Formats: sequence, C-alpha cells, structure tokens
Amino acid sequence: MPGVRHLVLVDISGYIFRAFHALPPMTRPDGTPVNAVFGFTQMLSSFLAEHRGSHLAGVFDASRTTFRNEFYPAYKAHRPDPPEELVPQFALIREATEAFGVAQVEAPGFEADDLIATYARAFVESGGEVTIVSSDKDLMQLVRPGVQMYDPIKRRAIREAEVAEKFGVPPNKVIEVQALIGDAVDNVPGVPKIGPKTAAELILAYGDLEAVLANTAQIKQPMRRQNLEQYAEQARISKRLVTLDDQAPMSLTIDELAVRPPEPAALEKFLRDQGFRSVVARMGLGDAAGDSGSRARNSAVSAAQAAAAPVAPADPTAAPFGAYETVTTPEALAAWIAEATAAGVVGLDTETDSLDALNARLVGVCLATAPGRACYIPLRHVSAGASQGDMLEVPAEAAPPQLPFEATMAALRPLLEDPAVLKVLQHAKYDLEVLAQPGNGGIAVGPVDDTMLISYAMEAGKHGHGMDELSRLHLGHTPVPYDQVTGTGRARISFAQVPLDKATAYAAEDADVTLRLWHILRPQLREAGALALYEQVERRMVGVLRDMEIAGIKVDGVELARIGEDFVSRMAVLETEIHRLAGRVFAVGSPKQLGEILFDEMQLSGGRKGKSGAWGTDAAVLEELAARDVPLARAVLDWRQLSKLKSTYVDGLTAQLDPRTNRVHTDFSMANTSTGRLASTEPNLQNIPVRTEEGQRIRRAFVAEPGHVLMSADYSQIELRLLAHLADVPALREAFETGQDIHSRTAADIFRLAPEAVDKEARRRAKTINFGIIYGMSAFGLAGRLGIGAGEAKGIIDAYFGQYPGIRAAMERLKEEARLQGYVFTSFGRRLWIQDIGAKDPVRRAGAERAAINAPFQGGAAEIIKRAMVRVPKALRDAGLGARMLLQVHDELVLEVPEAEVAETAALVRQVMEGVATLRVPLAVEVGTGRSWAEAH
DNA sequence: GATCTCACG
DNA sequence: GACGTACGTGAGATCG
Repeated sequence: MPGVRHLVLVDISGYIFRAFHALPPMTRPDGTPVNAVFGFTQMLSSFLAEHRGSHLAGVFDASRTTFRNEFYPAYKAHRPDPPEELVPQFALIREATEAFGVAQVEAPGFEADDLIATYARAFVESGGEVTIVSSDKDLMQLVRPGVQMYDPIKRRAIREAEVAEKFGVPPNKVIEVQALIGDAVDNVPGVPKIGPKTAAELILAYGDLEAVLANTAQIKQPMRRQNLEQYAEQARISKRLVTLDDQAPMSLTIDELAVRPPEPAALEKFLRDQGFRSVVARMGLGDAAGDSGSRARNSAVSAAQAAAAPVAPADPTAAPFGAYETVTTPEALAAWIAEATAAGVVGLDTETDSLDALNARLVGVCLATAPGRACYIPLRHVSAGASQGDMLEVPAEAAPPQLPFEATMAALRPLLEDPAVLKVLQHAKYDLEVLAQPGNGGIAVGPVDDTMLISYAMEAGKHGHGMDELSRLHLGHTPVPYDQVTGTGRARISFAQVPLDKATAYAAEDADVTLRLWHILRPQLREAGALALYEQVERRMVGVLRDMEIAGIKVDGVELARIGEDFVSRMAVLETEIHRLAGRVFAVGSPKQLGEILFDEMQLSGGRKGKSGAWGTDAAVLEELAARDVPLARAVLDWRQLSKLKSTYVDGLTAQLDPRTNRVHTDFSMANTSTGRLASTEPNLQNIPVRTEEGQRIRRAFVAEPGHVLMSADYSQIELRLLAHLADVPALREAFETGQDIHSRTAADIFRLAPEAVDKEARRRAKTINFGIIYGMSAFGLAGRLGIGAGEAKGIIDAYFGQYPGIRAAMERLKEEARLQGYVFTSFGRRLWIQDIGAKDPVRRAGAERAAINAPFQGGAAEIIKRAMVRVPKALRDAGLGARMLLQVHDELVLEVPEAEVAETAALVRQVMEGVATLRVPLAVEVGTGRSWAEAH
C-alpha cells in the first residue's frame, strides 16, 4: 500500500544452508557448485516481484564467535565446517546480493539474528512494518503486531498462529520455552528431559521461566522437579543465549536501507555468468524470453490488456457465473469476434459428440472474453428428439436455429489463427485435434495456453488437473456437470441433441471458467519457478503429441487375427487340462475359484490371504507352486498369459484399429501422473508386450508403411545415470563415462570382485539392487527378490552404500526434503508433490518416502525425453527428413522413417536425444530399425 | 464399482 | 515389538 513503510529483512546466512540442503547439486559450466546461489537468486527474484517493500536489507553472520561465547564458550562450538561444495557459494551470494541492489548488513560479534532484531525494533519504532524472510525458529520470538516472518522455501507467512503452533505458546513466550528445551545443535543446554510439549505446558501454567523455577515445589513429577531445581542456572543461561539482542550496532541507518532499483545490466551479467538463464528470462531481463512467437503474443496481450483495463478489470473469482449468450446471428458473431480480438486473450472451448478427438464432430464453439462474459456458438445441434443415426440428415425444420457451419468457421478462423490473440483452453490438445480435422474446419489454432498444463507444471501429484477440480479449488465454484446436461447410461444423449439454453449454460461456463483459471494460475508460474518448464516443455508438447496421435501407428490386423486364433485354440487345450488337474470344472479366469481349489480343496500350503480374505493367486504365488511341481499352477500361468494377450492386445487393439488406415491412435494424457511422465490410453501403447516370446508376436504386428521402417531410439539406463548424477557417485560416473556395463561394475564394487570375476549371478544381483535403490527398496524387499535371507540382503545393501556413500545421503536428503516441503524436485526444477508424506500411518508414510526417492529419477527421465520430443520434430524438418515420431514409451521414441533416410535419421535423432541435457554423466541412446516394432527393438 | 491380475518402463 | 515391505502407469475379468 502506498504510504506504508515496510522493511524486508532477508536472513541470508540462514537461507544459504537451508537452500544448499534443499536443492539438488548444480554446477556452473566451470564446475563451481551453485545450487544455493541459484536458490537464493530464484527466491529473491520471486519474493521481490511479489512483496516489494519500501526498505530492504540482506543480513549476514559476520563471524563465528559472538558475544554469547563470552559467557558460554560452548555455544555453537562444535558446529561442523560448512560442506566443501557450499564454501565457494558464500562469495557468490554476496555478489548476488550486490547485483540485486540489496543493502548488506552485518556486525562483528553479533549474529544475523541480533541484527534482524535490532533493525526490526528500530523500524517498528519509526512507525513501519517489518517482514523477516526466514524460517529460523530462533527468530520467531520477534513476531508481533507489525512484525511477521515469511518462510521462503515453504512460501508462507509465519505469524502469531504459526509460532503458537510451533512452540505451543505465543511469540512473546518463545524464549521462555526455548530456555527449557535448549537446542542440541547450537549447544544450548536447556533442562534435561524437558522437551517442547512439557516446556510449553510449564510456561502456560506459570507464565515464564523464573516463575517456573520459583514454583518447582508444586511440580508433581519427581524427576522433572529435580531436574528443574538442579539445572535452574543452566536454564537461565539458555535463556540468555536464545534471547536476541535488539540493541546491536547498526552499520547502516534505516534511511540507507531504502529500496533502490537494481541495475538491470549488472544483474543480468551476474545471472548469465552463473548460467541462470531461467532466472534472467523469469525476471524479464535481456532477450531470453522464448521465441519470436511468444514475444509477439506477449506484447499483443499486454497492449490489449492495457487498453481493456479501465473498462473491465473483473475479478476472476468475483464475477457472477451463468449470464451467457447464445450466438445465432452473423451480427452477434462478428461482435464477439471483434471483442475477443481486441481483448487479445480469449477463453476457448469446443463441444463435440465424442471424447475421441479424431472422430469427434464439432457441435459448437465457446468464447470467453473476460471473467463472467462468455458465449456459445451452436453449429450442429439437432432437434432434441433426433436419434444419433438421424444426425447427418436431420430435417432442417427440426434443428434449432443456428449459424451455418462453414461460414461460421470461416469467420472464426482469423481469430483462432491470429498470432496476436492468445487462446486459452483447458486440455488444449483435445480441442486442437478436433479443430484440426478437415470436417471440423481444419483450423490450426494458435498461440495457445493450457490451464490444465499450467496447473500440472506447478502441482503434479498434489491434486488432479481437470477443469471441475481446478474450478472448485481456485474459484470456489462447481461448474455444471456434463452428466447433468446429457444424462448418463442408456438415457445419455449426444451433445448435439442438448437444447440450446442448456448447452449454452454448460458450454459457455467452461470457457468462462477456463479464462478465469488462466487469470489466476498463469501469474503463479513465475513465483512457483515453473515458468520455464511450462513454456519450454509442457506447452510445446501439445502440438508434438497432437501430431503423434493424429499419425498413429500401423497394425497388421490380419496377423493379429491369426495370433488370436492360435491363442484361442491353445487356451482351450489348457482349459481342459486345468479342469482335469483340478478334479472339476471351474472358471479358470476367476482368482477366487482358483484360490479355493488350490488352497481349500487341494490343501496346498503356501497360500496367502489378502486383506479381503481371498486367497492370493498372482503370478508370484503360482510360480512358487509350479517350482514345487504343482502342474496345475504352471497350466494356469500359461493360460493366463494367453488370456491376457488375447483380450487386452489381440481383441483390444483390433477394436481400436481405424479400418480406413489400419492404424491405431492412442491418446497421450499429459497431466495424469505424479512424476511428470506421460500416460497412454485407448489404447495404451506404452505396455505392448515385449518380455515373452508370445508377447513378441503381438509386437511384430506393429509395422511400418511400405517404403518405410520403424525406428526405436531408447535412452540407455537413464534412471541410473540420473542416480549417478544426482548423488554424484564417482564410481558410477566413471563407469558411464567409459561405457562399462553398469551392473557388472556395481557387482565388482559391492562384492569386491575383479572385473573378470563377475559372473551372471553377481551381475543379476547387482542389477536388482541398482533398480531397488531407485525405488527406495528395503533389505526385506531385496531379500524377497533375490531369494536370500534378510541378513544377507542387509549385508549387500550396506556394502552398496559403503561403496557409494553419496547415494545414502541423497536418499536421506530426498526424504527430508519431501517431509519438510511436501514435494521434491527433479534435476530440471520440476516440483513433484508427494502424497501421504505427512501421513500418521507409518506404512503409508514409508510408501510416500519411497515415492519421494523414486520421483526425481522417474520424473527427471520423463523431463529429458520430453525435451527431446520437443526438439526432434524440428530437427527432422530442418534437415529435410521425412520421418515422423509416432510413440513415446517413457525412455523410448518410436519413429516411422523413409527407408532411404534411415542412416541420416538415426544419427540426427541420437544427436538430439543425447544432447538435451548436460549431466555429470553422458546420456546414451541406442537406435534400432526394422519392418516391425519387434525388429526395431 | 471394487478388487485382482498383469502388461509395460 | 509389530506392521508391511520397490516406483509409476492402464486395461480386462470377475463378483457383489
């Protein structure tokens, strides 16, 4: 607010250590570690963008010894030296502070905390307000009216309520409580056996430390009373140690802390020297903010917004919902198009008769130009009574009045393709595919923002990203449910049959909600540190995946049918055999009946009941029985394999085949996984069989068009490379750098074998543990998988951590980070929220900790391949090559390549894929080609 | 609709 | 001392 004096005090010394431990290692191109510097610049830039005060200072610790050591020499005495990787960062952070134009405050003999106390007091006395940027509990004693704290990592304010939650007492009683508790890390002794709960209880009961000490006689617990009496003096010393001195010398006057604007050129130079291009872009410095298209858009948007601002600065949460217009005249249409063009940013939604974008018919289009202001343009509605079959030839008098399709799309095209008008959609890929179809206008919509992806870029794993959920979350509004408009089950009607008033209420609201969400979420990208991820990865993936889905992949349906017949006849033989071995006829596909036969009727041992009380009969159980010569188990395993392949792949894929092209088109979902991976549905083409001979036959049915081959390019050991990078394991780095077999190398290291002495079994064990590590596996889990005792497994794990000590530390760091913040980061800065990390149930919490360990590896790999997917199509175009990307399977890209261009394409694809990230280890890509996917692999 | 099972990385 | 035990997905079948 203008006129209010507001001092921001940044506890830089405190922040440095926390950022160093919270962030994954990062280095400058010259090898200097810079993760804390990066965290600091990122924090400072986003904090300052949001909360610029009138006065600003960065506060540092000047020296290790302070006035407290004079009366208590042990205070903070055995603090370890800062980690080697942190030392060079101190000076850089000073430079950063300078570059940001932030005044620096320090004083010999005083801690940063004392200076913060001093400046806060002085500033409040002068009538201003103070925000302390820190999460240090020792500063919480300073919170009071006019003084608040702000936790820069959790990004939340710390006021009286938060302090009371932490200490159980109000801020003015914090030092009393701390005096009793002490602090092991800082060597503040406190009173033995008194922890946070007891201390708060005592202080609440008696008022302060001296009152507690004066009334020990009343304390019922003998040990507690005795400790309080015996260590009274120690408690008094503790109180002096934790009490901040608000009369420290002030090296700068308050006036000298008045905010001065940073010098952009100096700041940009500093940031570029560190390689922090994303921070440069985020701060709008220099010319790093994306391609020319987005610049054109940005300027157009800001110009339009500036023009529109005095007219309708509608609050995205406050404007009323529901007053929408149905557009049925050319004049109204022209007015909406003009309004949207002038606004520069427009909410857009399409209504269709199918969720399958490639076969959907466009039924209507919605535009939203401001919160609460939206319209629906019906195009292909039919009479409510018309059945689906009538839709194409419905009598003209039966349809509601609406604009003609072709002319309307022609009128909309300039708007939808206007590079100066940003189109905002929820789940843009769907609408873009619909509109790209020739029968639906054949419009190439752009530029586009996608609220679903904006949300996903910031909060993957925290919640879903569907429109209804986002609307409830951010707007506090539940949109009209789709089912309420069309009905459900047998009574469900096509959207084309929905009467125009109901259709408008539903459809225009979607566009309205989408635009409102954009107004709220888009500005958050910057402060969430997710802007680069969104702009450079997620946003560009929309078009890439649209093209892949439209391309599809060819499947030999005739071959599939042959395979199916073979499977059916073999299943029949097996079924007869199974019934004979079981002694009676039963449904082989029923796990319930199978369990009863094996464990009740045949009385076999080794059965396990699940939580529902049913016998478990999964493959692990049956394999165990088969190994004990139970022929029924083997027969069922064989039957199940064929059954799975037949129903899911032979029949499932056949049903999805487009009969005109013999291709299947999957739908890649972009915002479903908690790790940043894609998922593939209807059909899922990311789980096509590969591991068994029978499964390979399915894969052989995926083929290239004549004159082409399929090319498979997959990242070799990408997650283990990320492990070597993230945990910085010299042995693993060396192995990857020199192209050794990573599992053999691990075997040699942990079993202490000469390289030539590593046999298959040793390698297999090492492989199991290597993968187990990135899943957070326990000794128990390893024992189960290796079929060895828990003791032996523990020995192997100990040997592993002994050889690769960085790994244990990295695992602990990830768990701690997740516990502290609720999320972890990938190496590329994506935030992945970990569900259940704060769960009371220890089993669920342990599961969440494993997820926290796995997430950066799975998520990091996902991000690497996404970056490659953004670059490969452009590289192919630039090189004049005719290959198309068809599929992504987590670490693999499948392309369809003209036969004559195989060698050139392979080299280019590999070069792009290997070059998308610079880790401490090289990326390696293996490329194969063949007529079928099986051969290419 | 919940549960089990199994296909993939 | 007991608990349960490797991460992330999607699809099909059975059963209540």
